[in-house]
Amino acid sequence: MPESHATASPQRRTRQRAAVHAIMSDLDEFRTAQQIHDVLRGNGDRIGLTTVYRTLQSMADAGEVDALRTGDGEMAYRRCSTGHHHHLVCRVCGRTVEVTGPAVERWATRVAEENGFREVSHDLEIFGTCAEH
Amino acid sequence: MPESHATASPQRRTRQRAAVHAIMSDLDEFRTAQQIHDVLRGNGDRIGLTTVYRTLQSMADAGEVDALRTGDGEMAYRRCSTGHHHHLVCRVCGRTVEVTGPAVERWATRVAEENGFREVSHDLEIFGTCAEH
DNA sequence: CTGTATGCAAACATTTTGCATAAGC
DNA sequence: GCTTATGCAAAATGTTTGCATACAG
Repeated sequence: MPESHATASPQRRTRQRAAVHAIMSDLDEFRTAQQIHDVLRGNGDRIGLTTVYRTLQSMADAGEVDALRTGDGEMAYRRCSTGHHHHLVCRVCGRTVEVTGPAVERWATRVAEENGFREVSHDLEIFGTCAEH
Repeated sequence: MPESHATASPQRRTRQRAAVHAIMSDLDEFRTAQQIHDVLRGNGDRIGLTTVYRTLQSMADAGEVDALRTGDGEMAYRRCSTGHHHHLVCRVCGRTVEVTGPAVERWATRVAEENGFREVSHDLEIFGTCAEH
């Protein structure tokens, strides 16, 4: 029996999709769809904001990028880095430092399981004023 | 010297504000401004959505309620319990459990200071699927 | 009375959707 | 050529703001 129902999206290879993938491989920090669109436009790429939204969304669904919602309620995306970590953010200049804390991970998982929760994940952001401010 | 510059808002006592305060004292779970507005309207209270937003915001600023942003990007509010704590949220039904973790607090502060950050605060939300789902 | 709070409507910002066109396969 | 991807414009969503009016103090 030939495979009949197209399981996932065949995902056609387009210039725009390639551009978004390229940007996301380069960037280390979380960026909103709009920021990525601006960068692409700045690079001379012709691409619509809608397409950026749609592409990032499908990349997130496919697990190719991490997605989070900023304090302002905007979605931000970043290529999946190896390993789980959190962000230390300067509330004056926005500088970001990646930090890891195995103890925190374990604590979060344990406390969740003690409360009967499964498939546990967590979000942690630390805010402060960095040395230059 | 008499206090000259009105420090915080004098906060006038109105029927609407009382209604929001009353609801918030009753509710144990996070609710969005719109949900609270619906409940108030359902109760027969005449109150504008704008006022609900403004009141909840000022209550959050005053530390009288906790605010968080849902996965949908909506602000949700719930009365503050005493002490600093975090939330364990069921991603299916929204049920919330308050959890505390002194070790996490200390870790966050230490790691921030090691990186030269001062006036440190943090935000932590744990997500999972609760026992009933 | 004076000035804050309210509430409608309109503005806003972000994200999503309808639909005609362009393009991958 | 058939079908998916694109992109504009418009809709949808959640929240905020301008401003005239109501009302607390």
